[in-house]
Amino acid sequence: MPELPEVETVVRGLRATLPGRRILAVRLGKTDFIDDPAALGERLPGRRIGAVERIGKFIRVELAPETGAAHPTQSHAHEADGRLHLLVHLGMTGRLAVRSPDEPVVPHTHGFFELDDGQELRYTDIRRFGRILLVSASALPEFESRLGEDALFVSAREFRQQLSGRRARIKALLLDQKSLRGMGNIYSDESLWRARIHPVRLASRLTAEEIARLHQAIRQVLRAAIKLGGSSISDFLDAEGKPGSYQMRHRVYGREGQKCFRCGALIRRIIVAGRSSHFCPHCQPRPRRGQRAPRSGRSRAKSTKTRGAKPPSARK
DNA sequence: CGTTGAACCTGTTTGC
DNA sequence: TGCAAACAGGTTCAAC
Repeated sequence: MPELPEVETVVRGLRATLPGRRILAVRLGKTDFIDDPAALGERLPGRRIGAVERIGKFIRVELAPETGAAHPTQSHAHEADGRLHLLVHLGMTGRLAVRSPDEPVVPHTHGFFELDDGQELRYTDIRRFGRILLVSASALPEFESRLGEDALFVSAREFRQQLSGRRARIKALLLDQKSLRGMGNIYSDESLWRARIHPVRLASRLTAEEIARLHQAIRQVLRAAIKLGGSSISDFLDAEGKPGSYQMRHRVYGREGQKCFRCGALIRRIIVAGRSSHFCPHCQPRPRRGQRAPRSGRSRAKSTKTRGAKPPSARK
């Protein structure tokens, strides 16, 4: 459910109430989606919430170590392991919202973070595809380095470089967080429709003009979606429990069989990169030939054949 | 490198 | 009506 616009919407909502609050206690229900459940209860209580930001589709809640501690009690060796970051990924059905303890707990709520103003931050996730982890300030850069540039801020040049030489389908690349962070299924389809590019096109075969068009389409679509609070297909709600309305502006997503707003042709749906992909067969023409891998020998094939020298392949 | 399919989990919609 | 299949905003991993 949540892609960049929805996560941005949630972050903006949380930013209105969380900064400055102190976490008093943590209670958890099911924990199979939490990297280290025990660490939450051990390290969060007492910490003060700082900035609330978005890292691709992750929500980052900065946690400062307890400050005015009059008595060191029994602090461990690591004198103040400095700042910590609580990272929350909403997966498909995750929700994060500040509620009053009096409000009824909706089903599938597995995380409760008691705050010092009497309220509590609750994490609800029906499918539990979400993820919660704690990262130290020193480990944050490493974490971020595994993601590409943010889809909302990537420059035309960086976008072009990211696609150059990639022989994968453009749709697969847009969904790949290591290539570009923040895009999901809805906004990938919407952006490709705007740019008039078929989802199955190979990135390496897009023209410079098409790449520029796609870059523009992505930022326009994302900005418009953020302005409307994201898309609410069936269950996305912001931090205050209100739905977004960008679904009213969808041009192709969820519109299979309906008329294209640009040319009237019927929108089609196919599977690309394992995901439903919606497009207009007229505005977004299929790539000419040369796509299917050559259907050659089905024989044993001498797999042990290695190619020439492999470059150092600097990782990280 | 890239692709496909399965898996993770629960709920809702669709089809026969 | 009833039950099974398909599908859902995401990510990851094995196998090819």
